[in-house]
Amino acid sequence: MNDFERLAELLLPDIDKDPSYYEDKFPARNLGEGVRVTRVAPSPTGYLHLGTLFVSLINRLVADSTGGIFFTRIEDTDKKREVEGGIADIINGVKHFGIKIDEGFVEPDREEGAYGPYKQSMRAEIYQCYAKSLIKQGLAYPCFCTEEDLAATRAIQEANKIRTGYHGEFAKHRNITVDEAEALIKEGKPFVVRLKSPGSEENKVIFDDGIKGKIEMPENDEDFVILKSDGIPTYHFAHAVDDHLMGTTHVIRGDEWISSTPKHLQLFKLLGFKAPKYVHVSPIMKLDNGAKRKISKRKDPEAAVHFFAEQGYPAESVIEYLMTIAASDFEDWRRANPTEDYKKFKFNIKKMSASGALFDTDKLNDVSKTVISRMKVDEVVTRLLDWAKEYDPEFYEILQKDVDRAKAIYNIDRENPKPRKDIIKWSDAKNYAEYMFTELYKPCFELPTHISTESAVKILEAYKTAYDPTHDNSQWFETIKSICPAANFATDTKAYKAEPEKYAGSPGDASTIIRVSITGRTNTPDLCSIMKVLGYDTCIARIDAAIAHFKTV
RNA sequence: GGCCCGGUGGUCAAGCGGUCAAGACACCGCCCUUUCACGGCGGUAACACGAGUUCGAUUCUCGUCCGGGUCACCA
Repeated sequence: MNDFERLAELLLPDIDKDPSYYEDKFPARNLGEGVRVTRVAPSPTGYLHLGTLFVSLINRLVADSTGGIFFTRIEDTDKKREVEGGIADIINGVKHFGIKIDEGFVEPDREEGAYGPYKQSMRAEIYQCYAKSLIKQGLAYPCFCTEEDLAATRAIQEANKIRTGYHGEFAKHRNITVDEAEALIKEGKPFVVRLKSPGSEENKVIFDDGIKGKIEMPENDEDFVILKSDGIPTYHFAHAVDDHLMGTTHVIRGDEWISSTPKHLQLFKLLGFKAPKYVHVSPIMKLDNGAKRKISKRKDPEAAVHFFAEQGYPAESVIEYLMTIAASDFEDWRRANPTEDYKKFKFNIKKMSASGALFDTDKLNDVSKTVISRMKVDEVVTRLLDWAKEYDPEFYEILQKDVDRAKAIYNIDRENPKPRKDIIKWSDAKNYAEYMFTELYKPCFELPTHISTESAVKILEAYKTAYDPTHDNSQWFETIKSICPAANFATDTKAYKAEPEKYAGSPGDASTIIRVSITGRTNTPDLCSIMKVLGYDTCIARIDAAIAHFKTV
C-alpha cells in the first residue's frame, strides 16, 4: 500500500467499494445516437422559483427534441439552507406547469428510475467512493484548515492584491503526509477533502457552450473542496459524479454556473468521465430602479411561482410566456399554429438568446388573455372555481350556488369568432362580471356627461314597455332604435354622426343608458346577452331603480 | 478588483458584410361597432461609443463605456 492509498484508508475507512462497482451498477443508458438526457437539479432551499421553472422547461424541451429523458435530482447537500416542504413545492410546481418528469422525483415522495437514489443526501457513499479513489491516485487530500485559517490567508491575499483562494503556495495541506494527517485526525480535528488541482492559471480551458458558443477561461488551479467535513460533497463534486452516473448528456443550467465550469470540466477529466454538453441559460431579469438585475426570490413577488397561482394565471399562460422568451421563433410558430400544443413546437437551443430577458408583465398578460379566450366555458368555469376555492372563497360560494348560471355568464360573447379577451387571470373574473351577481352588484348611475338625466328617464320609461325578453340580439337593438324618438335620439347612428346637434343622443347612447341602469357600468359585453342571463324581473327592477334615481337628480 | 457573459426601438426580438434594419407586446391614431373588448389598417420609436479590416459594416477585430454573473465546507 503506498502513501496515497494509506491516506485514503485513513480518511475514508468505511468505504470498501471501488468506483467500478458503481460503474457496473449504473451502466451507460442504452439510448440511440443523439438522444438527449437532461435534468433539473434544484436544491430545496425555498419555493419553486421562476428561473427554475424556466430552466426545467428548457430541459424538457431539449430532451423531447430527441425523444430523450428528463429527470429531477434533489441537491440537498446543504442541510442548513434546506426548507421544510421545499421538495414538494418544487416537484409539484414543475408538474403543475405541465412539465412531465420521466425519472427521478416524479412525485415529492416517490422516485422512479434505475439510476437512483435521486437525492444527494442519500448518495453519500457513492461520492465518498469516488473521492477515495481520487485520494488513492494522489488527486485529492485532506485539509484541516479552520474557517479562521482560511480567513487569515484571504486577508493576506487581499492585502497583497493576490488572487484569493486555496491555490498554489496557499494550499497549505496540499502535500500533507499520511503521518501528519493521522496525527491531526487523532486530535479529533475535522477535515475536508480537497481536489489537488493539476491546473494552472496560465493554461486555458475551452468549451463550447450550447448558447454562448466558445468560451475560453483560465484553467482551474484552486484546490476546491469536494467533500465537506461532514462527508457530504459540494455541488461541484456531486454534479460530476451524478451526471456521469446518471448519464446526463446535456447540463442545462443558469449562467451563474459558467464561472465554475472549469472546475467541473477538470473534475470530469480527473475522474475519467466524459463531460456533458453545457448549456448556460441567461437568467430572467427584472427592472429595478432603472437597472436590470436578476430576478430575486427575496425582492420580487413574481419570482416565486406561487405568485402566478395566487393571481390566477393559468399554468399554460406562464409556460406560453416562458416559451416566447426561450425561443425567438416561437411566436411565429404560434401565429401559424394558434391552437396547437406548444409541445409540438420544434425547439432548438440555438434559437435561445444569449442575453437575459427582462420579465415583462404586459407580455404575460397579453399571452394569458389569449390563452383564456380560447378556452371553452366549461373549462373556464371549472378552473375559475378551482382558483376561487383557494384564493377567493367568498366568490367561490357565490359561483358554486349556480354553476350553470356561472357558465351562462362566462359564455357571453365567448362563442364569437373573435372572442373577447377581458380576462387575463382568474382574479379578474369577479370584477368582470360583478353586476351579474346580486350579492356583488353595486348600483351606480353615472352617465357619460353628454347624456342628460331627463333623456335617461325618457329612454328608460319607453324601454320598459318595449322590452321583450324573448328578443334575439338584432331584435333587441331594433327595439332600442325604436324607442329613440321618445327622447329625441337619432334612430340611426349615421344620421346622428352627420348632424349631432339635431339630436339629444344616438342609439348607442340609448343602449348606454340601459347598460348603466342594469349593470352600473358604461362598458360591458353584449347587453342583450347579459339581460337574458339576468332575467326579466331583475332587469325591470334595476331599470325602476334607475328611473327613481334619475328623477331625483 | 480578477475572470467570464452580454449590449438592435420602452420591453422581447429577427438579422450572420450590401435590408427602406422584420415581427410581437406596450403606446398613439383611424376603421369596424349598441358601449367596451376583439379584429383590421396605420403611426411614433433602435443597431452604446471610438478606432481598425473592407469598395462597403448592425454584422468581423480591438479598445472604451454600460449592464449582468462569479470569485464559500451555498447551490
